[in-house]
Amino acid sequence: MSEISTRADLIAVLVAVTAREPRVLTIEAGLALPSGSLESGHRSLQAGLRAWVERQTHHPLGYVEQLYTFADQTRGSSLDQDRRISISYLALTREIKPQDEDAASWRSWYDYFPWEDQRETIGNQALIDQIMLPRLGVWAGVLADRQLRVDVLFGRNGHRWNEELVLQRYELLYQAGLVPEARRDGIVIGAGPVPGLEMQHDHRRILATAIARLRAKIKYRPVVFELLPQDFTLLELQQAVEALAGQALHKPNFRRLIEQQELVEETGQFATGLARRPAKLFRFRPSVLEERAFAGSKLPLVRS
Amino acid sequence: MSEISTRADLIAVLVAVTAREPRVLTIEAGLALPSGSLESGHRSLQAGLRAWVERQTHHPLGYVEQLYTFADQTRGSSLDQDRRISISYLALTREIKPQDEDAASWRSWYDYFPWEDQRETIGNQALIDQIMLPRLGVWAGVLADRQLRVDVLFGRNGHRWNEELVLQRYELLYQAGLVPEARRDGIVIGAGPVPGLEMQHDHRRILATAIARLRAKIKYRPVVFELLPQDFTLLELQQAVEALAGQALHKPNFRRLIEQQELVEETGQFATGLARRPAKLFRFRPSVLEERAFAGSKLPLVRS
DNA sequence: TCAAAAGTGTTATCCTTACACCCATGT
DNA sequence: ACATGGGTGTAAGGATAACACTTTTGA
Repeated sequence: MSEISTRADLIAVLVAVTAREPRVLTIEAGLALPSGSLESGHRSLQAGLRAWVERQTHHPLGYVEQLYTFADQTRGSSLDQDRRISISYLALTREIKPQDEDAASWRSWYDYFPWEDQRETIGNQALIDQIMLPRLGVWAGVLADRQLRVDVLFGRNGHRWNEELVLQRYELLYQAGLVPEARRDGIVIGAGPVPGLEMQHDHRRILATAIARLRAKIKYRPVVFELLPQDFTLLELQQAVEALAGQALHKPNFRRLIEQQELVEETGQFATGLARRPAKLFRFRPSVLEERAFAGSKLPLVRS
Repeated sequence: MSEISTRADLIAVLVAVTAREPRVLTIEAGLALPSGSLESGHRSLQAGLRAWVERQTHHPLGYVEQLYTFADQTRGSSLDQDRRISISYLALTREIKPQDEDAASWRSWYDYFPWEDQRETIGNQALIDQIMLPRLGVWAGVLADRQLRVDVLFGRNGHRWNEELVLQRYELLYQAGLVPEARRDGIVIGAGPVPGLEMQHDHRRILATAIARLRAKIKYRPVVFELLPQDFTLLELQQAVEALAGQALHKPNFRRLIEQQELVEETGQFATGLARRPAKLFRFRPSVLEERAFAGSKLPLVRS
């Protein structure tokens, strides 16, 4: 990375799905997200990010989306001169490249947010019920607003778990002093950190933002397909969505949902070689991107 | 605005609704969006924007949301040293302040995008059918993909109008050379510009982004209330949504939708003094922000 | 009395959710 | 035979969309 005049960092959250796990590219032994200075010579930020990631990973990027831009005072030194602007991106890639550079590695994002994996209904309920909720209870004390916030965010006492609230849950833990990042920033520490890997700077917050954005997006835009091989079975598709959403889905209804939306078409091939009935292979129907607009009405329009 | 070291511009799309019109704050006689350099001394970008707008308008901001960050080469001079970073924001304010500074003025956003107002089913169909579609037809020629794009974006030939595609429609017109901005950037000009006010730089594109974001947002977040007085009638609420969405809504169904979502509560007061039956006054129920999470499931979860 | 908006009722339709069940393959 | 996943049918419930209609006020 050559030094450039515009002091702006690009931070990439590069996501892939393999073996039913959502993975994110990290550097520094998993402690940081890949980032670099914006180089001159690119038409746009997006082009700069694309070139940079593709040079690093030797893999073409699929979907790229801007996440958020930070210029917080806390992010650099205290000198105004050193205020840096950080522009974060979410990018999806189809397959994981064998890591030729030992500097970078793919990690399950649930290493950083174990409580966000709600797929196995037994394992993580214990983490939440036995470790997190008691400590959050200490933080909440008798304050009703804090208790309500915990209930809403963790789906307790009549509230349903909402998988999109990744950032809000992380921020709650941060404010409660239950993540190591809070100590660095001078927050009063609570009952001891909760499981989940720490990251440098606010990279874990950026990752939380990316997960939340992606979990929301898969519901109304066909972006999952950027993470799958060209041909896939419906179960593979379902498991990719489950990996991202962190929730188990109802198989028959999931299949009907997919076919009703006409997002995929049969290839005519079958997935064989497995100890079970061969499954039809499907492929994404890219023409839906042109035909349809992908935005729910939700408003009671007049006439038709 | 004092000059600062980090060369970053803030660009604000400040929105209000008065007299059934969605309005946006402009400077330079409507030719530009308000913008200024990010000052040092603010904790975050958001705080900087808030302080800056509130100093300019003497009015507290309600909802603020980051839109997009640009650092395109075309935005500054051609020298790399001069690349500027522009961070755009969408902000909502409750009421329009009488414009004490003649530098700034509130304009209907439909002055810039007349085709986006689909409320009166007669008036603007003429604009689209008789002016825009013929010129777009010239641009499309016999190319099926261009024709399909026009049909999808303008709701013709079996496609329904989708009010969220504001940016895509503007970009189509830009590519077709039907907006004056295209000429500045060296696009081949089509059959002559389409109605709608021009803006400096890419401000009209930023405005389109803001409108699209807001039109999407009102469907799943209770942000309309930031634009209304504290007490309002259901018709005023409906007309505010109609102003933003640019579409007429079905009154009985709209009312049921609102009451079913429990977003509002009766004040016990009535709106009198009008030549009609007095309407109940309602107020927003802010507690729903804590109680509910506002994210549709849409995924066929297993169990419950 | 009339215009304009405030409201209420009702129905057909679609989508979502849940449950039950059979099919095909390799080991 | 059986475990595993592939795949289909159906019915209840709820949300949505469309239609028709009554009520209440000020001018």
